[in-house]
Amino acid sequence: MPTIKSVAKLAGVSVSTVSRVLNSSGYVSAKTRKLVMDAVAKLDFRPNHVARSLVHRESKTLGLIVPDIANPYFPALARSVEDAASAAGYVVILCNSGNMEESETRYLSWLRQRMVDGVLLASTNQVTPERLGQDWPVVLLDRDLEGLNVDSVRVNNFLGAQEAVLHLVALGHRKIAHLAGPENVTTAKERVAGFRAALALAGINPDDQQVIHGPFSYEFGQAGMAQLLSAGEVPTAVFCANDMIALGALKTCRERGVNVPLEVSICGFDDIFLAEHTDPPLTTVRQPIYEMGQAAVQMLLSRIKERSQKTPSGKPAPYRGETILLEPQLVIRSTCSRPAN
Amino acid sequence: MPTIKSVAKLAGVSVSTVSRVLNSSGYVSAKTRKLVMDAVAKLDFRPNHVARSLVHRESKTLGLIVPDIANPYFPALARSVEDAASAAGYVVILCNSGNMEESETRYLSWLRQRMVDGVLLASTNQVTPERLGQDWPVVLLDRDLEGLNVDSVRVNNFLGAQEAVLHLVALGHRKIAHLAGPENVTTAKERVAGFRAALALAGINPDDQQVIHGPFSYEFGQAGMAQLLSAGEVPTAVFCANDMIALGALKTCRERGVNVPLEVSICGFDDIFLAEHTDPPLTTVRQPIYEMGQAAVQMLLSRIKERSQKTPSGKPAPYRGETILLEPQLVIRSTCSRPAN
DNA sequence: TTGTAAGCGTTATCAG
DNA sequence: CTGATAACGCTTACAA
Repeated sequence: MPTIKSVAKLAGVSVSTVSRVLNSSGYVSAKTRKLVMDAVAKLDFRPNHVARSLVHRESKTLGLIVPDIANPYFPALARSVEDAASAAGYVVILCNSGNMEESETRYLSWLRQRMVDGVLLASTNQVTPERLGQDWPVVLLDRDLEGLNVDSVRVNNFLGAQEAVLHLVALGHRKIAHLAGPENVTTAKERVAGFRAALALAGINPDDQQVIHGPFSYEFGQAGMAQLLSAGEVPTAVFCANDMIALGALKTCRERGVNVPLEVSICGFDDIFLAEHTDPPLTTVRQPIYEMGQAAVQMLLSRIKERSQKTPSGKPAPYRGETILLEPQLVIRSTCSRPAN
Repeated sequence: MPTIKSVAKLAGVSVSTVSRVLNSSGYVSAKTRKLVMDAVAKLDFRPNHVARSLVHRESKTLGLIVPDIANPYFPALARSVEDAASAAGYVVILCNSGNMEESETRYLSWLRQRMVDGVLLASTNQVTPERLGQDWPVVLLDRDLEGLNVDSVRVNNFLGAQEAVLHLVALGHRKIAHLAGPENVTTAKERVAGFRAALALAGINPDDQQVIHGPFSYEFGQAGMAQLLSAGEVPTAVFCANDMIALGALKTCRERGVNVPLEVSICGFDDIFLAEHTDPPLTTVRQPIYEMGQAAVQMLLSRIKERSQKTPSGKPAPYRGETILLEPQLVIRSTCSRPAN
């Protein structure tokens, strides 16, 4: 690998001159510039980014931690994040925590050691300020730190869930179950709240309805639906906390010969790519995934910039703790219809 | 951020001593060790990995370039790769080239500048040795460099395709179309070859069958199927080069009221997570995705090790160009049946 | 307009 | 057992 030294030697100039032309900083005569450029081309020299990072104390790298890369929601998010980051000259390190807090913490630490400039965290775990590590630019994705001053971009889960359940109610359902996400995750909690609010609005006692908590996974969808189906009173509709759960539920119905939507209506949340292609196509609440990624990156980038500018002034810039809230949208497809009777 | 210097000062020792205890290299008395450890804990010091990389000329980082993160095949692969890498103490930078050669090249260059120790390349583009850059550890995933000495781990596409088409033939189909991948990608080519071989074996002239090339995408599946359906002679079965294409084809059939499998049988390739959950569930050829990722990482890691060991001896180690070939497996579900008549 | 030298945070070689 | 000191590849005052 050629270094800046080899280029300097070949061009017959000093390393600082090479550096100058490479960064177009400072004056350098046209002829020397050409000399250097030629040497660079001849050697196919590319500046070592690691060395640069060390000097500049920034790596032009972002970290993105997701809980489950197998859930299509996250690849979609990753793509959006990468697009935005890439456009700004950043590369993103994608880390899959597999829903394990330990792994998440380890990644956080790794990223910090690698001088990553900031991280986007889509955590399924309890996020605490300590775990995030001091004054490191972090924006939370689709999660909130309840009342704490952490930046985040999220979707209005309450409204989305409420709208979905209201739709079910409007169709005539009175017996609606909820296959909810993990009990201690804000996203899931908010959806439960929306679910209950809609019910209350319709004059249905939320406490009479079944709410089963579990991970945001296909497997939970299968198991949860099975449980619902074998209970004494089978609901005529089930609102799932995300699409993966809905897919699992759909699968169980198919296996058991339960017709969707005739016997039971199913509604999801997220609108992942596949939702449109299940059979029947899934009615669900769409999250503006692409926009979320974009917004999150913008936010993170501006925090990073602020930080680097504030440094000279002295104090580490007060933490704003802004949150961008995007609106979800109900997408009506074919898994919800009037109840049979 | 605390540095090794601050630790040294706090502990009242020299930086080299701190380094020694941190890397458990060289002798250091129990008491000094404790002194240092305490300082480390107090400061919450973590060694700057970037500086380390610079010294060691290795970053303990792997790059993974995929053509399309939205195709569930790649997240699955990514997950496997990350598992393996992580177990070996490496972190992986996932790059989505979006099927664009330019973006792929840019990433390759970025990764090199970041001193990534090796890269796993799942390219949809034409891969040439020049583009890979000199002697950099690279292993190709699911792609081949036809006859060139590049390491790769792949699946036996020929056999997989052949088996699938033989299955169709056995069901009684004689009019079988192929929605093939990009014309110049080895993976796609091999599948076409398997398709043709199976036909020939069955006494059907491959040249009489329709083969339409296009990207490995859902959209192409839709469009390709539409084209097939509106042609004069509609095939009774279509073999799709991957599952995304098959999903698209399925969608077009549903939209047009064409019954699958009664009117037309559809077979995919990959066995992505969703294949099982389409309606009807997709018959497809399973690739051992997880094993591929694991094998690729092992291979890459061993190349990296070889390289670092060979350096002292002088020569850059002859390029072996090994390829690991895994076997695919036909998974029969419900999208293929006997032709109607 | 260009070169010298210090420094980014570590590790490693060599003396002591 | 421990401490200077020279790298690693690059940027950037500061001189010249």
